[in-house]
Formats: sequence, C-alpha cells, structure tokens
Amino acid sequence: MSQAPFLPVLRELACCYQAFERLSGHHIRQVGLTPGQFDVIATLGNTCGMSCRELGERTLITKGTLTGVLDRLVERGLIRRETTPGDRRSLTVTLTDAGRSVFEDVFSPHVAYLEPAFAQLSATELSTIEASLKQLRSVMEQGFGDCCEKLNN
Amino acid sequence: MSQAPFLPVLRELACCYQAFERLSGHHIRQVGLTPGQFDVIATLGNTCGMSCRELGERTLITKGTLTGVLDRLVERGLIRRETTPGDRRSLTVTLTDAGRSVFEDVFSPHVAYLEPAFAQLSATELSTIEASLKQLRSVMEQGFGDCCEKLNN
DNA sequence: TATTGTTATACTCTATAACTATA
DNA sequence: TATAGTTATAGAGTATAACAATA
Repeated sequence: MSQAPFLPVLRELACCYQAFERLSGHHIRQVGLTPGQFDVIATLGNTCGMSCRELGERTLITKGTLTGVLDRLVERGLIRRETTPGDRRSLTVTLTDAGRSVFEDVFSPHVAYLEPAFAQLSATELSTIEASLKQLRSVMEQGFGDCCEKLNN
Repeated sequence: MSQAPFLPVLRELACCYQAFERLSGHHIRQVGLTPGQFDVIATLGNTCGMSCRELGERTLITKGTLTGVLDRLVERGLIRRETTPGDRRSLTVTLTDAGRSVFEDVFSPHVAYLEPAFAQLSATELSTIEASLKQLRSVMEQGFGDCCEKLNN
C-alpha cells in the first residue's frame, strides 16, 4: 500500500482534511446547517451575490444539487433568488438579512473558535504550509483545469 | 473574510482536497464504486480483515452507515462478514477474491495514474509537504483526539 | 447552437436513536 | 453496564440526463 512515495502524502491530506471537517462540521451542524448549506452561506458572505453558475463553481456543488440546496435555504429565509439584469436566463443569489446574520453568527465565532489552535503557528509556518498545499494542488491539477471551474457541465 | 491569517490555509486545504477528490473520484466511479465503498475496499486491501468497529474508525464512516455500505459490497460479492473467534458480538470483514481483484484493478492503476503528476516533486519536497500537513493536522486535533477514533459512539 | 437553471430519477450517505445479542 | 452491530427513519447529497427559456 506504500510502494509509491507520495501515498503517505495523500493519506495525510485525507486525514488532515477530515480533521478540519470534524472540527468545523461540529460547529456548523449546531446551527442546523449542512456542510453544503454552510458552504453556500460562507461563499455568499461579504459579496453582493452571484449567479448559480458561479456559486456552483466556487462551492463545487453541481447544478442539479445546487437547486435543492438553494431551495432549502430559501425556505429558511436565508437567501434570495433575483433575476439578473441583462441576462434573463440567469439568477442572482444573495443573502437575506437573516442569512447575513447567520453568516456573522456562525462564521466569526467559527474563526474565533479555530484561532487559539492556529495561534501556535508562526507566520512563517503558516506560509510554509500554504505553499506546500499550493504545490500539492498544482501537481494534482495537471491537465484538469482550475479547482473551481468546469464542474457544472 | 480574510481577517485571520490562517483562513487562506484552510481555504487552500479545502481546495487541495477537492482537487484530490476530483482526480481520484473520477477513476473510482468508473468501476461503479462510491467513494465510501472504495474507502472500505482500500482499507481492507493488504490486510487480513478487521472488525466493523475498526473499519469504521479508519474510514470515518459511522456504524449505522457502515452497515449499509457493507451490505452493498456483500451483494456485489466484494467482501465477506465472518464471525470473529473469541467474541461473538464482533464480525470480521475481509475482501473476497473478487474484492481483492477489484482492489488490485483499481488501486494500482490509480497509483500509476497519479504517478507522473507526482514525479515532478522531489523526495525533499514530498517530505516538506507531508510535514506541513502533519503540523496542520496536529494543530486542528488539539483536544479532539486522533483522526481515526471516537467517531462511532 | 450554446448556456442558465430546473426537474426527475434512483441511489447513497448522514445523523440519530432504539434495539438485539453478547461481554 | 458496556460493547458490537443492525435496524429504522427522515433528510440531504450525488450522478445523470432530459427539459424550458433565453442568448
């Protein structure tokens, strides 16, 4: 299972991501949001809205699924679908006031929650980690296009 | 959204993992396996089997879900549930011959598929990346226990 | 013809909790 | 009492493809 020298890296990547998911997922579910829903809220936070297409690209949720995720968020009054001026095929998705306040109530404490753990790392260490991740990602994206594109058809 | 200096690291981690999922998920689905099913097969590969509890801990699949995943793999003849000598509550899950050959047919070509991309990285670079991931994970696991424990009750 | 988003289908995963058998 | 797995339930994500409206 460890013939190839890069397998430990991939295993560690998976474990690392799962640690992150567990750490953040716990917080998120307490507000009654699923990871996908939080992803949408977090992506819309601090923006003035975007099309479903762009939202799908950024969250990596395919368009068929996205419709359902957005439906549930609309039901809960957290987002709004508006017609996009200039292109009547497109819809612009924005946070409602309630959505914005969920974003603030969840995201900021979330950051605050993570803060002490990350305080142990120096700026240099953080840069090294970020550089490592970027390098790893670029290797895996060889010929597959950007991380956040081309998923919705 | 980027007040905290560690947020870019988390964003990059998520993107990096998604790149990996996309890269490997594509291959896996072609064999008709879901990520969870592949996870089980890969975890059982090169072992002589393990209990559902251990399998759940390693794959991070909770026990309720695991039953269903295993059912589907049994249906397809890829795994077997056997009684564990010494503890009649426990079941030992092992790959069947068919399961082992799926493991070999999928996993090795999978590694071969990834190989050229990773060949660009030197041994030193790989170590740096692995060290970064380990450091990042350890920070996120502060007080949360090991990556692969305590998920099933 | 191509793009945006919705609908439809069938399957799978998720969280949770109650339950059986065994220890 | 605690542990190993199963069952049950309700909700949500996934892949895929066909579809309507617009460009």
